Amino acid sequence: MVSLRDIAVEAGVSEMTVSNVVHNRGRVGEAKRRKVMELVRNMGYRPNRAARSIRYQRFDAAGLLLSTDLGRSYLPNPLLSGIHDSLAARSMHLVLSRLPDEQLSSPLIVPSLLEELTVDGLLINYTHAIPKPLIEMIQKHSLPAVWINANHRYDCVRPDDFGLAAKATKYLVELGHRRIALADLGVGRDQMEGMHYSRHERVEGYRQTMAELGLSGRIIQPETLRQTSAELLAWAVGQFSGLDRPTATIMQGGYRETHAVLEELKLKVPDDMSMVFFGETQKNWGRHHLTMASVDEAKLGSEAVDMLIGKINGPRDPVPSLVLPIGHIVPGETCRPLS
Amino acid sequence: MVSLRDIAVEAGVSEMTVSNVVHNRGRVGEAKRRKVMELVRNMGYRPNRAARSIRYQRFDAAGLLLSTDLGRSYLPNPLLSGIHDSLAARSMHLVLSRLPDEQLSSPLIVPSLLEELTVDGLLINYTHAIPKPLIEMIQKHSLPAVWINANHRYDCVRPDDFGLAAKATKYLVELGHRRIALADLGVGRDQMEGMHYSRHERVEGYRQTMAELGLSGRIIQPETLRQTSAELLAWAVGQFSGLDRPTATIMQGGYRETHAVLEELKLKVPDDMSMVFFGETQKNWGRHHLTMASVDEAKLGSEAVDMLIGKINGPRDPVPSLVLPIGHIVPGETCRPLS
DNA sequence: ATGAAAGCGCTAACAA
DNA sequence: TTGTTAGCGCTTTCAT
Repeated sequence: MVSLRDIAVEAGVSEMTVSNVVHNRGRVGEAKRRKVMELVRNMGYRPNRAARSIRYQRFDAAGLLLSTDLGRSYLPNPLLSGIHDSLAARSMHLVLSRLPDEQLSSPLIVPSLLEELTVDGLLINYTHAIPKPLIEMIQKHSLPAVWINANHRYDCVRPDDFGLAAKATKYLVELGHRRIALADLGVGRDQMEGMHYSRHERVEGYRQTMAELGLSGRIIQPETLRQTSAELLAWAVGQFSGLDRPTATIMQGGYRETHAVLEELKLKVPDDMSMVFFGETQKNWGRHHLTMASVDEAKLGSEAVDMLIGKINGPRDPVPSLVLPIGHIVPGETCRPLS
Repeated sequence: MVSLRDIAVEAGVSEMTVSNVVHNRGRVGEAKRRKVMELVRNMGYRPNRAARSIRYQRFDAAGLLLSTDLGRSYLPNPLLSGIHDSLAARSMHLVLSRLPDEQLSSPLIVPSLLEELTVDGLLINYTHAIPKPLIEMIQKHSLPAVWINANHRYDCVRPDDFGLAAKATKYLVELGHRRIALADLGVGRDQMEGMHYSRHERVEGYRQTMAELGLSGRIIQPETLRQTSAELLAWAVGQFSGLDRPTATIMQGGYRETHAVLEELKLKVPDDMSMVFFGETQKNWGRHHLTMASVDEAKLGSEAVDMLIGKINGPRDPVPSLVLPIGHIVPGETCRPLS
């Protein structure tokens, strides 16, 4: 690999001169400048980032630590873009890391990003339970860290899931709906305890908004999933039928099951049932674009980077968490005014 | 930040001794070893990767270069996992990079991963057109690079899309189907030219397999999308109806449109129509799990890493591309035997 | 305008 | 078993 020295020797100048030319720094005579420039191009010189890191005591890089679930990490592409571009704007790199599967339970093993000095700070996107040892490790190393999608009082950046559910509810109310349900046929009520905080926040956002508007909320979620699929279906069919059946539903989960229920009841979307989806997984409901309550994940990522940069450059003390109003309704084809 | 020197001074030993202790290298007396270990823990020493990189002339990191489309990158999580874990097994890091949007057309600007020495090699995942200047830049710098999902003769790793489509076709034939179509209502025939090679490969895989089996293939794809949505629908309805209508369809694209057509014709999946999907975007067709022809992207990633490591450690000459048989049919609920 | 020296954190090679 | 030396690529400081 070509180093400054190589260019300097070839050009018959000092390393400093080459460095100055490459970075448009200092004053260099026109003749030398041209000669050096040419050699830099021809010999394919590129500055060595590791050397720079050592000098500046700075890596100009941030790490992104991912949780894993069943061996796969969750990283939405818009979030990645937001983080990457925000870092790139500061000439910083993004280093990705996750824990190999076996390590999730083992408290002793630690991601290599924490074992070595490689990055100036860490973004942590844990959609599931955050291992205690990880938190302690980070505190001990006093490595600047920002948590994404977590709900601690400090050092977190997260979307306002409560507000998002509230928006979805109000959206349906504005369309004239009154009997609005929130459905989650994918998870039993008895499993909710360990779930990600956003699930709870959304339920609360829905519940409180309904209450504020003087409407009675109904959360359609099975007590447990241990029953057979047919039993679940039969139960859910009951929930969605009758004279006072919901005319609109906010979908938290269990798309397939809900599909089956509505098919059984011959309820068409959006004619007989309006639906709003939290925009994460799929895009269509049959032939219809989804009406989504979705989060601007790119913004989430860039805000996280901003907070991290602040902690890298300034004091490393805990910073109050940020709850961002970055959720909004994206109109689609699965809702219509109640006639 | 704590360095070897800090520990050495504190312990009253040489830096080498500390280094040896930290890496279980060389022979160190038990007393000193313990003392050093304790200080390392208490003072929170972690080796500086940049310093190591300089010494070893190696970064122990690979870059992953992503293409962008409408401002977002495409990076399937399984692919990411495959790449990451394969690198981690070699104690290597993964650095992510993509071109900011404006740069896609501009030939002058280059991702910072190429402007600086930061990684030992590059994985390139360009799902769309690969910019010429990028290729030249890489060749000029003789930076080891492996292309993922591209179809050059050398230095590529890609799934066997042809074979995957063949598998999907045979799967349906084994279920008794004979009138099997391949549908792509999402893209006009006149747009196919610039499309990713895999789209063409899949069409070819389907076409040739049908021919080999003595069956007549039919590719249901509009000449152009410039017609109105209603016109397209009317045309497609014609394609899917009649006495010799397809009993099974391989879905290349245009899910929503196809949904609309089948609904119009009152054709139920899977009772009246079996469907196989290339497993990338969605997961269900209404209430049914998709039957998918999907690629083991994790394997794709790890194979790409293997190839890259080979080029980093060995000769950098071009290596014949790898076409991997990593596609398979994942049974779901959208197919059934023809009765 | 240009260059020499020193040092960032680390380790291979050698000396003691 | 332990320590010293030298040098990886770079830049800040200071001298010329």
